[in-house]
Formats: sequence, structure tokens, C-alpha cells
Amino acid sequence: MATIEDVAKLAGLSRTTVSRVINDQPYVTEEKRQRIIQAMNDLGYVPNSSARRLRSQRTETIAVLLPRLTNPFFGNLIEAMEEKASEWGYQVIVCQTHDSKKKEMDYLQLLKTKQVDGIIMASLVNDWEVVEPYLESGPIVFCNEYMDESCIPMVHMDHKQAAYEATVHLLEQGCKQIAYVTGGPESHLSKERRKGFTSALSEYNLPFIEDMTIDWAMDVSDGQKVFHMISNEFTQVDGIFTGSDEVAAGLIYEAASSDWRIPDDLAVVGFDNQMLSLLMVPSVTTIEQPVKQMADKTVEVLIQQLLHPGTLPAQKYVFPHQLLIRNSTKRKKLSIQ
Amino acid sequence: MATIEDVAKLAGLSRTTVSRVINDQPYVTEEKRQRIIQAMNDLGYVPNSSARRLRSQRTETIAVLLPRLTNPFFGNLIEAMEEKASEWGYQVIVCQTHDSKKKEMDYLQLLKTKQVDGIIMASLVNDWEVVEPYLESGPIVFCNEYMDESCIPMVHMDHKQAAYEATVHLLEQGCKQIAYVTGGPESHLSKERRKGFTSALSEYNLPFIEDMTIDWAMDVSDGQKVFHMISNEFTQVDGIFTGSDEVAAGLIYEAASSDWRIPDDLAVVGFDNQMLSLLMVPSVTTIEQPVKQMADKTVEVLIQQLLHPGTLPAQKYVFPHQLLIRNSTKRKKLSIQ
DNA sequence: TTGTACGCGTTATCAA
DNA sequence: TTGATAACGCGTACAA
Repeated sequence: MATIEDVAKLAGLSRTTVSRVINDQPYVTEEKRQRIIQAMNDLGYVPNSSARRLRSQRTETIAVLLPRLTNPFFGNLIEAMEEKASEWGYQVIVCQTHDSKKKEMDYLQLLKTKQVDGIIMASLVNDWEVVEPYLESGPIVFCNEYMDESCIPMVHMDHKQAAYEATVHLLEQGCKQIAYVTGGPESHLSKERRKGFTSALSEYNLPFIEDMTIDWAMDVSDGQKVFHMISNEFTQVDGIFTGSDEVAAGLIYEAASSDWRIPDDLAVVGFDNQMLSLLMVPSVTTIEQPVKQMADKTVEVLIQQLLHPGTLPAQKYVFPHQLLIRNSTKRKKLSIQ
Repeated sequence: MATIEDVAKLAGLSRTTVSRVINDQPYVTEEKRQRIIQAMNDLGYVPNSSARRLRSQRTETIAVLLPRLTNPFFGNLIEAMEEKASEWGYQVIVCQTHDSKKKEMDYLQLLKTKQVDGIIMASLVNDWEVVEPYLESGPIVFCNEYMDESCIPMVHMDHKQAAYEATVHLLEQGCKQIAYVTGGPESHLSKERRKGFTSALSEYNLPFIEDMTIDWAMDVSDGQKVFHMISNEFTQVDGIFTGSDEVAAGLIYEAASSDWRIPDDLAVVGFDNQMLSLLMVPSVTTIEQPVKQMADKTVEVLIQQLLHPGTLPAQKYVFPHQLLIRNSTKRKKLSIQ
């Protein structure tokens, strides 16, 4: 492994001069610059990143915390983040918390130990008071998840409003008994969604029925289970608000081999507008999130803070969503009425 | 930022002793150990990772190169890899090459610059001769992709055999004109698949027709385009071998709004057994890959090399696949015959 | 325009 | 059982 010292010796110059060439600094004669470049090539020299990090106190690496990559929403998110970060010369470390408080804390340690310059939290299961101290070690930005009491930049959409709109849509289709199906931990985000759901209900003078709430549904197979629960125990349910397209898909898949008709017996809305939701038969009404824009903005905001600390207010960046009405809720009965 | 020096001073001991405590080394009195632990807590001391890296020449980080995370196969792959790596205390850097030779090389540089200890290549677009020199800087393991001329560990399944079986299945269903649809660069892997495809054809005395080959289909929307090409230009086609479930899904989706019946007019096989392939109507016949096992083995092999260099032969680990026959190829006509 | 010398924070060696 | 000291490889005041 050739070091800067080796290059200097071979070129008959000092480490300093070599360093200047490496970092494109002025005050080096063209002739010597060439001699050094030659020497670097001859030796196959590459600057040692660990030494640079120690010296500069910067790693040019960020960590992205998220629950799990299996969820395509996060897959898309990190894909866009990696691309954006790479444009700025930053590496991205993937950190799957699996909604575990401990794992989330472990990954936050990356900031303290200086393995990363900053952190994006798209997973948030710990309370703010335990996260906050890490801010001393570097910037943190929330993406998707959010928390009012914190004072850091947040990039997300209005989940409350989105849930509200989806629920109103179900009600407009004539649903009288809507089940609320969600998954993952009780995060601030999921609370917001629930608020939107209930506020739509109360607008239609309907109560929120705790019995018709399921809080463990995260993927397709959970969706299948949900359908069986409903068709066995809650036969009066005629609409479902779902926190994910996967759950909605599992539900619809299972309904196909029953005598329940979707949307007429059961209207279903998903969330995220995954490819899946378009391809299902019937296609799934869902909420479109501007994933790429949110990812780009998040990385931008974080890197901005790294490059120019303290110049950015702890702003909220709220992105627009869109309710995509598809066949899983379009009731024919109604259009005839 | 407290350093080891600060801790030493506060505890009234030397850096060396503190270092011993940090690294759980013997030869420290219990009393002094406690004093040091106390001091560390008081100062909120955390060892600086950059300094450790420089000193130890190890980063405890690996890079995973892959084409893109949008493809759920790679999403699942890296999810499993991150989990496994995390068990060993290793960080994972995501590197999306987008099938670009340049990006692939750029990411390989991480090894040279000592930003990572080792690399997993699940993307492989460069020739072996340009990849090989990087082996000097650390171990590389192939996953999914492979290359006979190389001499490093490879973890994958038998794509040739898988493609062969899928094609034979189409032929058994009575297909006479099978289109070959693939995407991405001409990798060794895709060549293997094609070999399997052609060898099945020739076994049934059918020629490989270059005209009925499409090499740019990678996702759902490409699948839709493919269907239109076929229904407009190649109406004689009655079966399709597809390199991905996404393409198969797009094709099937588009066929639904035409007068083509699947599988009777057109039988379709996918690849990877994504959730999607099960949920489509009709469900998609596909090849199941043992993603998690492959991911685990790959990480295991790489870390093995990091911990005990030179103890492992450059073996191939070939995992079994499985042809899952579903409705997109099960012809009713035939079962009556 | 170039070089000397120090420090970034750790750990390993060796002597006490 | 403990500590002084020398690396690890690089960047940068400061001096020349």
C-alpha cells in the first residue's frame, strides 16, 4: 500500500506538495505537478480514506434509518436517496431498525462514533428526548416520520389529511362500517392517520369502533388474515381503510376465493401507490406519495446542513399527496343511483 | 468531543489503560477499571471510529454493488445482507450501479481507498480483467452474477437450468413460437439463461428466432410495451419467456384489456417469484430463487475471508431453484386432451 | 513556490 | 499491572 510519503520520495518532493496536488490546491509548478502525478500512477497510489477522515473529521457518509427494505416504499425511498447522495459524493449506509428501539439507538450511535456525518430517520420508534442528544454529534433529518416537539428539519406529507380524504371517499361510496387496519408501531405518523380517519367519520356522524381496528397488519399475508377475520367475525364491515397497498392486496386476493365482492360488499383503500395496487384485479384505490421528491429534498436538506452548518431553519417540508380512485372502491350501485 | 486522553486525565491514569478497558483486555485492576468506566460515563466518551480505522486498518464496513433497488429482487437481497452483516457488527453501504461500467468502477474504488473491508458484487457489467486488480485491496464475492474465468467465491443459482426448465414447461403446454424477453446488459448470467432457453428449444427441434427476442424489458411498463409489440407485430407468438416477474405482470395487465387470453393464446413465465407474481390474475408461473439463503451465504463467505484470510477456497455455491407452475401457463385445452 | 513539523485519536510495543 | 512512546496516513500552520 503506497502512502503519500512514498509518492513524495519517488517524485523527490515533500508530502506537502503531493498533498497539494491531491487536493487540487494552487502553488505547485506545473512541472512538479506532473512529476507527482506520474509518481502516483507508477505506485498505484490512492489516498487512504481512514486517514483523511481522522484528519478532516468528515466521513462523507450518511446513514439512512428505516424499518425494513422489504416494504417497497422504503426501497424506493432509499434508492432515490442513494442516487442523490452519490451526486454529492456521499456514501449511504442502510440501517434497518425493524421497528426496534434498541436497533434504532444502535444505529444512532454511528453519529456519535463519527462513522457518519449525518443521519436520515425514516424510522422513528424512540421518543424525541432520547434522540435529541445525538444532535450534538451531527445533523438529523426526519423523512416520512415526524414529530411536532422536535426542532429539526422534517420532510413528509400530510398523513392526517390523506387519511381523511381516503375515508371520506369510502363514506361517499356509501360505506357505513369502516374497519381501520394499520401496522407497525404507534408512531406519530400513524396517530396522524388515525386522526384523519376519525375526523372523517365524525363528520358523517359515525363513531370510531375500537373493535374494528387491527394494528398488526403490515404485508400481503397479514392482509389475507385480515380478510378472514372480517369475513368470519365482522361481517357487517363494508369498507376498509388500510395503511398499505400490500395489506390491501392480500385482502383483495383472498376475497377473490370467497363470495365477497369488491368493492360492492367491501370497499378497500390502500396507501403508497405501489405498482401492485395498479395491477391487482380490481385495482386498488390508494394514496400517491411523491417518494422521489421527498427523498431528494431530504438528502438536500441534510447535505446543506453538513456543508453550511446553522444556515438552515428547522423547517417542515410538506409534500402534496393524491388520492387515486380505482376499482377497489368505485361502486357501481352508486353510479346508478 | 471527549477523547481517550480526556478520560485518562479524569481517571488519573494513562491512555493505554483506558484503551485496555475499552477493548476488554486483561491486566487492569477492577478498581481502576471502575474508575475509568466512571470517567467515560461522566464525559460521555465514545471511541472515535476514524481513529480506530486508521490504527487497525479495518473499517468493519462492506459495500454491496447492485444495479438498482427498485427491482425487488435486489431489495430483498440487500435486506437480508444487511441483517446478516449487522449480526457480525458490519455496516453495509448501498451502491447502485444502474448497470453503468463507470459507476461500478467508482464503487470498486471504495475498496482501494479503504472505505470498506470487502465488496459483494450483485452487479457485474465490467470485464473480469478490470475487476481483478481490486482483489489486491480486499476480498470480493459475487452474488447472483457470476463469471467462470474469475477465481473468487460465487453464490448463485443455475440460471441456465432454470431457464431450460421454464422453457420446457412452455413447450409442454403446447407453445410453438416462444418469444425471449430479457433486460439489462448482456451479463454472463443472462447468457446462461439464454443457453438454457435455446437448448430447450432445440430439444424440441425448434429454432431460436432472433426476431422474437427483446432485450430491453426490465419493469412493468416495459412489459406493457412488449405486449403491444407482440399483439401488433408478432401475432404468431404463443408463449413468452421473461426474465422478470415485473415484465410478466405488465404483459398480463395489458393483455387483460385486449382479446388475447392468457394462457391459452399466450403463456407467460416470469422470474424471481415476487409477491406480484402470485397476486396477478392470472397468477404468474415463475422461478423461485432462495434469496435469503443466497444473501446469508454471501455475507458469511465474505466475512469469513475478512476474519480468516486465505482459508477459503474460491468455491462456487450453487443454490437450488424451483419452477412454480401457476395459471399464466396452465392451459385448460391441454388438460382436456 | 516549497518544505518542516505537528496533531487528528487510537492501539501496539516495550520497558518499568 | 501500568505507562511512555511510536506508529497509522494525511492535512495544514508556519517558516523559509
